[in-house]
This record gives sequence, C-alpha cells and structure tokens, in this order.
Amino acid sequence: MPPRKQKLTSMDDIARLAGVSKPTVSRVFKDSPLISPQTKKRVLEIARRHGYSVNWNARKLRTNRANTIAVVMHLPPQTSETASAPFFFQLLNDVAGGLWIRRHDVLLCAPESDDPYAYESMIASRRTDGFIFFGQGPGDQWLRNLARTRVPFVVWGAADERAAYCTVGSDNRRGGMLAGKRFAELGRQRVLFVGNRAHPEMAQRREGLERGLATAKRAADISDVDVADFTLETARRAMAAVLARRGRPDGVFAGSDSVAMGAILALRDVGLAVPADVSVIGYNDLPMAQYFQPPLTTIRQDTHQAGSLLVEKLFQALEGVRPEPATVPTTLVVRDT
Amino acid sequence: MPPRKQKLTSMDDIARLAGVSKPTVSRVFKDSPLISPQTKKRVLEIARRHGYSVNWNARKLRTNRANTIAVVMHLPPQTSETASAPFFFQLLNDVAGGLWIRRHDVLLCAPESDDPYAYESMIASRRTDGFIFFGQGPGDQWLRNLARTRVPFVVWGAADERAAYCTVGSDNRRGGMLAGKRFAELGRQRVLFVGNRAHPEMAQRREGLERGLATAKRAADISDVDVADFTLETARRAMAAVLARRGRPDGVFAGSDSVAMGAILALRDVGLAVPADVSVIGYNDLPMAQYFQPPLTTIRQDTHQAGSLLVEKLFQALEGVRPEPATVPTTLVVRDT
DNA sequence: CCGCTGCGTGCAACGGATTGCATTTGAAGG
DNA sequence: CCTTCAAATGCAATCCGTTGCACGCAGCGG
Repeated sequence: MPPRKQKLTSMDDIARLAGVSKPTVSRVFKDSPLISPQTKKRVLEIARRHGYSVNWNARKLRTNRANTIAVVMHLPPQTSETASAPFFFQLLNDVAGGLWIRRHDVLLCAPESDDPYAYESMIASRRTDGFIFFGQGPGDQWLRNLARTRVPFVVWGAADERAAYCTVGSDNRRGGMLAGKRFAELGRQRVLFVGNRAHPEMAQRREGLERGLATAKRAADISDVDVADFTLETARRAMAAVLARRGRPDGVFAGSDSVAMGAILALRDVGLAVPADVSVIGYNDLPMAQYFQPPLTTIRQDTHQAGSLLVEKLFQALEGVRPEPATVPTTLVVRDT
Repeated sequence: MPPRKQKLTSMDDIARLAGVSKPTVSRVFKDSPLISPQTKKRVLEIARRHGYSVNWNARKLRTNRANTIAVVMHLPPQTSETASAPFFFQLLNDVAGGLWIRRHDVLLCAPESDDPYAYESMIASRRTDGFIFFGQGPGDQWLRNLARTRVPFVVWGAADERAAYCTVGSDNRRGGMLAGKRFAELGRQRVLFVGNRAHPEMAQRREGLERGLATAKRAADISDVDVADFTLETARRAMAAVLARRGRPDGVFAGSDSVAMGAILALRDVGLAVPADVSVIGYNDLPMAQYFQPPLTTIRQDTHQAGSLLVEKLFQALEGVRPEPATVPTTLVVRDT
C-alpha cells in the first residue's frame, strides 16, 4: 500500500515559516515553560493558519508511549444481546470520561484470547500503555498469569483473594448482605440465588447473601440456579426449569438486573406473584430497572466513581506503583419487588 | 516525562539474531510474498522467543496511516443515562466488529465540538484515518461543513437531502410509514408524534407516519410533542404536560423505544390504557422493548447490517471513492401496544 | 558457455518529532 | 566595564520501521 495523501506540513515547515528552529516548535506544542510567550503565540498562530498539528505517531515513537489505554470488554463473542451489557456500557462511558480528562485515547478491544501473549504484544508494540478489563469472566487464572508479566492492567470485578492483580469492584459481599438482610426482615425462608458461582463476583454476592440471611431469627434456606450467561432469556429459561423441578422459593436474589427480570417473568409464568409470593432483588440498578413492571428492587453501585477509580489505579500502575484494590459502595434500592 | 521502560528489542536485534537484514524482518512481519518460507519461519520463531512485536508507532509513522477509525458517540455530554444509549452501544459493538475484521483499531471519542477543525486536526495528526459519527444531533449543518474538508467520515442517521455526506441509517420514512399504516388499520384518529423534528431522522420518521396514515379511509390528525432529549424521563414529563393541556390521543408514535416507554408511563398516569385506549409504537426495538410491560410494539432495524455498512462505506471513502448513502430495512414488530 | 529472467535479500534514505547539551543574549551584580 | 546567571533557543543524535533500487545467484533457452 502506498503512503497516503500529499506530503503534509511538518514541524520543519512551521519552524521555517516562524523563523525559529524545530525544537522550539516542538516545545511550543508541549506547552513547555521554556518558550517565551511571544514566540509561542506566533508559532501557534502560524500553525493554525496552516492547519498543522503535531504528528501523533512520530511523537509516540519518539517518546515511546502510546498515550492510549485499551478497554477490553469481556463479553461473549457473538452475543451482542447480552443484557448485562448496558451496565458495562455505562461503565465504559465513565471510564472513557476519566481517560479523556487525563488526555489519553481510548482503544476498544475484544478479548483476543486468554493468552497473556496477546496482551504483552500489544504493550510491546506500543499500541497501548495499559489495559482495563471489564469483568473477569468465569475463573480468573488467566488474569493471575497476566499479572506475572509486565503488562499494566486493572480489572473491574471481584477482588482477587491472593491479590495477584488490582481490581475495582462493587462491594459484592456487602451488596449480597444487604439483599440477605432484607429477605430476613421480610421473613423469607427459601431463597434462590440465580447466578454463576464460577464468576468470582457472583460467588461473593452469594456469600454476602448468606451472611445477611444469617441475621434472621429463623434460619433460611439457600439454593442455587446457575446460569451460563447473564441474559434475561437464559435466566428465564433456567428459572423456569428449576421452578418445574424443585420447590417454590419465596425469595430470589439475582446476580444482575437482567437475570432478575428473567426470573420475574418465569415466576409469573407459573402463577407466582411478585412481590406478594416471592421477593426479588437484582443487582446493578440498570436504568431500565426502575421502569420494569414491577419496578425492580436492586443493589446499586456507583459506576461514575468506579470509572474514576479504575483510571486512577491504572495510572498508578503505569507509574510503577502497585495499586491497592478498591471497592465502590453498594446500596439497596427498594422498589416494588 | 522520560521515555518509559528499558530499551526494548527492535527489528535490528531480531535481524541480527536471525542472521538476516532488517528489511527482511520487516517483510516477514508484513507477510510479504517476497520472503522464502524457511526464512519467514525462522524469523518468526526467533521473534516469538524474544517477545518481539513490531512497533506500531514506528510503522504508522513510516506508512503515514493510523490504521485506526474513531467512533464519535454524539451523546449529551453529562447525561450518561441517556436511554437511547443502549441502541448506540449495540451499534458500537457491531461497528467495532466490522473494524476488527479489517484489522483496524477502534478509537472512542467524545464529540469535541461542532468545529470541523477538531476533526481535521485529528486526521492531520494521524491519530485516526476517519470517523464514524453516531447520530447527527439536532441540525446537521456542521456535518455539511465537515464534508467540505478532506476528513473522511460516515454518519449513522438520516440521509442528507443534499447528499453532502454519506449516511447509513434505518429507512426512517418506511419505518414511519409502517407505524402510520398500522394506526390506520386500527382506525386511530388522533395520533401524537413524540420526538424532535430538529433531528433529521426524526423528521423523516414523522414524514413516513403521515404518509402511512394517509392510507386510512378516514383522515387522521397528527400533532407533535417535542422532547429535548430521548430519555425515558424527559419523554414522560413532556407527555404528561401535553396530556394535561391538550386533548387525548388514541395513537402515539415515539421516536425511540425509550421515549415510547416514557409515553406509556405518562398515559398510564392519567388513566389511559395501552393498547385499549391508545396504541403506542416505538422505534429501535431495544432488547428491553420485548420485556417492557406491556411488551412494546416497535420498529426494528438491523444494527448488525448497519455496522457492516458503515464500515464498508467509510473504507470506500478512504479509498477516495465517494460512497453512496444506504439504508437498512425496517420492520414492524407487533407486540402488545 | 553466455545472456536473461526472477526470486530472495541487502543498502541506505527517509518519516516527523523529542531531548541532552551547547550557545546566545540581555540584564543584574561587582 | 567585565563577570555571572538565567532565560530562550538551536544543534544533532535518536526513536524504529518501510521501501525504491540494486545485487547475487540459480536455472533455462540458445
């Protein structure tokens, strides 16, 4: 492929036009304090008139920094329907905001594979300075492996027990506990956890649920429905299957709002009323949650804060500091379920 | 800021290790047919062993192409709640997919401003090769201006009458017409269009609506509710205001699903039953639409196809061809409203 | 045995900016 | 009037690949 377009004006050209040297122009564009105000003004003026802007690639080459952060959305490859997606997109928005403030570019990536090599090579080739992963997926061994390399990254998800890598996540245990306590208050006895314990975050939510339920006077019973993904449809089917086979719950704690909605539809299908017969609590407080019928009771987490934290931690990692994991607070939003 | 990290292995190093010259290594990584299979194999082997990958920035500098496409999501700056967001995120997914296939990076951008200069400078600095804009926003004069520059871009939205720039969009007029025809069939007489005619796409949908209604035996009446943004909340409020002041409609065509949901809530608040008293039709067929209560009747557009088209057209533009606008088909999905 | 064709490689000249160090200049200090 | 110092600017090396062109060598037809 031939190089594109006509020769474009370069720093040399601007330097010549402004009657200064190339380094001076360079410093002007870096806003270096070394340059006198008049010179700066003149150079900028000329540059603007000629539609010049610094060649980013040359700069990146020379400085050896990409000034770019890659966001990896760990979604099932084909399914663009994934209903937990809305949450991640909201998070994406907030993360991108934080990165723009720090004048970094946001590169969108699909998870190539779990092979650390793919990520190492993106760093080695200077396409990105670091990664933000959205969600750990089922099992996080690959992240532990990645942590052994020199790849800077942070993860939205559950804190790793062995603290091999830095995470920012909602306080899953506390979120679960809030749900558990509420069920306890409502006197619910047979609670179903709909999620997938292979995902570290889900496991923590379930753990919190247990603890919350333990505050009840009469011990409650927990059983599980594992779903392969967190789409509404999958949850609905899984729930229907369980309702047909096993006994009827009087409380349902769902790993995400979309799952909660699926569960509610399944409950309604077998004639159980929400919340009269069964209390349901979701997770994430998606925008849709409040408009679902009935409006969903759910655990909210602050994505805006999450976004800034993720960015902040990653920048620490880039500085060579080992960032501490963090959690964002969770609150119970009581609506009608 | 000092250059980061230790000196990393470069093409020279690999060349030396493999006992060949730098150009040869370069050609290996470009998968050039000039190189003999043995040499290629040997070089790749050595490169992999040393964790080498081509420095992307150097390559981009030399070839003068960014191999990157910027996606600009034209969302209101602050509001991350924008409920029409889900649709754009779905589209983002599909666009990104198309770009990955073409081995291009996806850069996420906020709309800096309507000033073409911002975009020109991103091109000049070779941070991106072109732009994909999601939505035109209210008024598209700035896009016409942008079209006069050398910036390659395509837009998701309504076709520009003067064809100043290339768009891909749903067949808005047809979509509107489908809605209009359905209202006609149902014998609806007083139809409300909830949208914002300043947005070209919305104007087209309304136009289609009119045409569709014209097929009725008895002429129907159209009036408008303009909303400032397309969030559920805004729509709900606007709708409530109108219901209080003006007469009651028996049909509502909403510019987007989130608006439709807002409208339904407002209708319910004043005691109007959907669909008994009022038929409501939305637009986009968001994943949530089918789970709303009652499940939303709406106009669906194929985002997957839209994504590929956008990408395809943009690449034509990059090749210097002036791409033709295109539309993706729309279908009426009849549910319970 | 010679000249030609083509494949596989190497040479060297870029591409556009950054930066450590040297240099100029004007003002302040002696 | 001569230093001395800081501020402002210039010099030249460097970052790492890509590519037009030249070259060596093997095989082939004459």
